[in-house]
Amino acid sequence: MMENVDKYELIMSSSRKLIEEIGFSALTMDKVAQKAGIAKGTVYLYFKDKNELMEKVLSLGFKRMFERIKGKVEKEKGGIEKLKTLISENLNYIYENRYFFKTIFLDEVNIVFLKKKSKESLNLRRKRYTNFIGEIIKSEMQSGRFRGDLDPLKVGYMLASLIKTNAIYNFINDKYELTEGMIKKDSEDIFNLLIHGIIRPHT
Amino acid sequence: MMENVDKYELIMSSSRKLIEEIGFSALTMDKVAQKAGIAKGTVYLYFKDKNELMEKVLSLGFKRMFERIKGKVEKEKGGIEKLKTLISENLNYIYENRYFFKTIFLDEVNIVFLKKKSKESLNLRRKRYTNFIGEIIKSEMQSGRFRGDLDPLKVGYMLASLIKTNAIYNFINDKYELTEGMIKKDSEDIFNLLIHGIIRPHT
DNA sequence: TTGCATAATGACTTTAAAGTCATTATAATA
DNA sequence: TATTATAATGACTTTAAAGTCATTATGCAA
Repeated sequence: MMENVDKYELIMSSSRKLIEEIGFSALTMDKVAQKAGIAKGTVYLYFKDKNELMEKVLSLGFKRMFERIKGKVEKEKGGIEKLKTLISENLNYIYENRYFFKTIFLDEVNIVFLKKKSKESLNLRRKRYTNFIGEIIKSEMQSGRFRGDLDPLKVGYMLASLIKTNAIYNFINDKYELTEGMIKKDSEDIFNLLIHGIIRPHT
Repeated sequence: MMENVDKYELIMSSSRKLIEEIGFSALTMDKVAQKAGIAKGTVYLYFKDKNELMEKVLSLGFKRMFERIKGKVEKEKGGIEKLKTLISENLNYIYENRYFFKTIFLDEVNIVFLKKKSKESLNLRRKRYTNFIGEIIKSEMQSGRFRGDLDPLKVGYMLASLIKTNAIYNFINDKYELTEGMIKKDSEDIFNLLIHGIIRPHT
């Protein structure tokens, strides 16, 4: 099946542009074809179905990101330098491809199929929670117990994210039934990470 | 419009159970009605449309979580204690409602509409990246520069999450055009948070 | 116990998007 | 240029799920 690489690339890039412009929920095969300036049937000559097309577009996006970061990081020597590079390269990549990752990050399924108004109402709820956390952190900063060089709201947001991520990590590893002790350990880990970071305290 | 509260609650709880069992992508109004043991038309007597039903179910879930955490946290005195309580209460709530949050957390739109095989392939890609980060952290732990009491893979996962969250935070605040300096600042903030935490170093 | 209002039903209609395929266009070869 | 193979087309078919509404059931007040 001698594929016309140019048209394959055209469909891929058109899909990617559409994802950036309208997100996943509004993306249809008709729109992909229209964006690429070809007939819908042609899309199906290069991709088995919508699922395959979306998978290829997403895979490519992550593959490129990973390869670039990996390349840069492996040039660094120490672990600390590696981590620094990893973080800044990852952020750089995200912002270079900002509209793609905006969709990836924000179009979570729990809100993507909802109407604009409902989305806003849920986002407001999330914001209220992170503000709540942010206020606690802010007051600790003002009293001098926490470093004052960070945006307290952002730190609040990150703490919420750490909590969520901890749970995701367990779920992904098929840990659904946690004992009280395991939850306690996780809580302490998150707390210590947030407060003291991961560096070894010199005693 | 004297609503029959019992039936309203019945539809809400049936929807919630369905979300836990099959996720958002497979949830249909027919299934909701079937689960509740009523006719589909009845569902539309209590909820304007599917969007409204989903919004109400999600809102209730988050509202309950927020209220419980808030109640517990406000009983604590210091910021440190508040944060400790917040984290453990949040985790407790998540695990008490584990199948609900599993769907909320894992059914991200970027994979939810994909078939199982595609999901697995994308999850593998994510795993490869977090493993990559985890290995760096692990070697630092082994050499004694990082504390050794944490699961390096989980820390890697959390770092990936911090990076992602940082970007989301900016996007949510309509910051899409970041200067090089802003990205640098963000990178440093994440790095410092991860390494040193948020406590003020005593000089 | 009858009549009226409210609630519930589920077969049916609508909608929207995926996916197909007979037909047409293009390009390569003889 | 004629012949054939390959690529492209878009009107049409299928699918699936949302949403509707004429009909039926239920419960309550007179």
